[in-house]
Amino acid sequence: MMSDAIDKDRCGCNIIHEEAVSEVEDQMIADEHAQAMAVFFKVFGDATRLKILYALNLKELCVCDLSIVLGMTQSAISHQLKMLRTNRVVKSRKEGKVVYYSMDDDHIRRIFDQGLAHLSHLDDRTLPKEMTSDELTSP
Amino acid sequence: MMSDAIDKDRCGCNIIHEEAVSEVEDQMIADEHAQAMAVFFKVFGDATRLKILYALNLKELCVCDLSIVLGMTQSAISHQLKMLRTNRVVKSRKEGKVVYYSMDDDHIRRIFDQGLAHLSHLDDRTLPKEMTSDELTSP
DNA sequence: TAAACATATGAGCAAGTATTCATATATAGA
DNA sequence: TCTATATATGAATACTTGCTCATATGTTTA
Repeated sequence: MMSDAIDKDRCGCNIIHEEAVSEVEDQMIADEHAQAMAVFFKVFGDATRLKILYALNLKELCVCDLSIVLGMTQSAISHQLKMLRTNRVVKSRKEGKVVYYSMDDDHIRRIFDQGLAHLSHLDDRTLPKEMTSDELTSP
Repeated sequence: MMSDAIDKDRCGCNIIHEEAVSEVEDQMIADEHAQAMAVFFKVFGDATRLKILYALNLKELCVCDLSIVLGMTQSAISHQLKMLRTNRVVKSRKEGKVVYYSMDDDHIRRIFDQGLAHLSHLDDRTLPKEMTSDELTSP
């Protein structure tokens, strides 16, 4: 077929490793799947959301509690909680006026823990060396 | 101390569960750590980068190969590769004019695989039900 | 029913980000 | 050395996103 020529035009360079390229093309991830996966990781790609998750991982908390713990407005927290709820990362439980939030499932928790583990993995790489897994919490 | 009052002003609501709040505050993750973790996850929070990683997870490829596989301009790919290199997710190897990229380490691969695993976990949740882990690659 | 309170939400803004375009750098070969 | 090729990069742009402010919704209690 002529897709190679089209692709060549599109990227402005020649195919160097045709075999490798077609092999990878055959096994390539579908666009929608890459998108879905990006959406998922994006949830964890924000410090505020991570702090909310970290807190909820310790204890079930209401919106007000969270805004105090994070030192942020109730509105900011509420917006982020909506995002986390939409992505099924946290669940909520209403009791009168108060809405309690907690982690949705253990699967999420596992990925979150991997992120934490990565912090200690970084040690002598991107982070200053005095950061270790033993000192993950603030003084 | 009066930090509670300050916090109350800041968030515009009363402390409902003082005990829970102070307990979580004590164990709370440090700001810099949350930031570092967010930066890390953000790397995976983009479909283009995920596709690059997916491809490199299959095979070492040069920039040109990648731009053909993804159907994107060489410049776009190169910018993203720089980002991935900066974050130590991929490494590069120069051979003449050609620069070959590959995954940096297995630790990264593990987290990436967890993201893939999450796709099948989604099944009857966020994704349409006809998506299963058996069909992760495009036709 | 009215007031108080907890939470949710829409609009707007500022900051961040992915891509494009033009161009620079580096290397190989004529 | 001159040209072609592979990659890198800076600036500009369109788009996304996190927060604020004002306000709405829903629930309890006086």
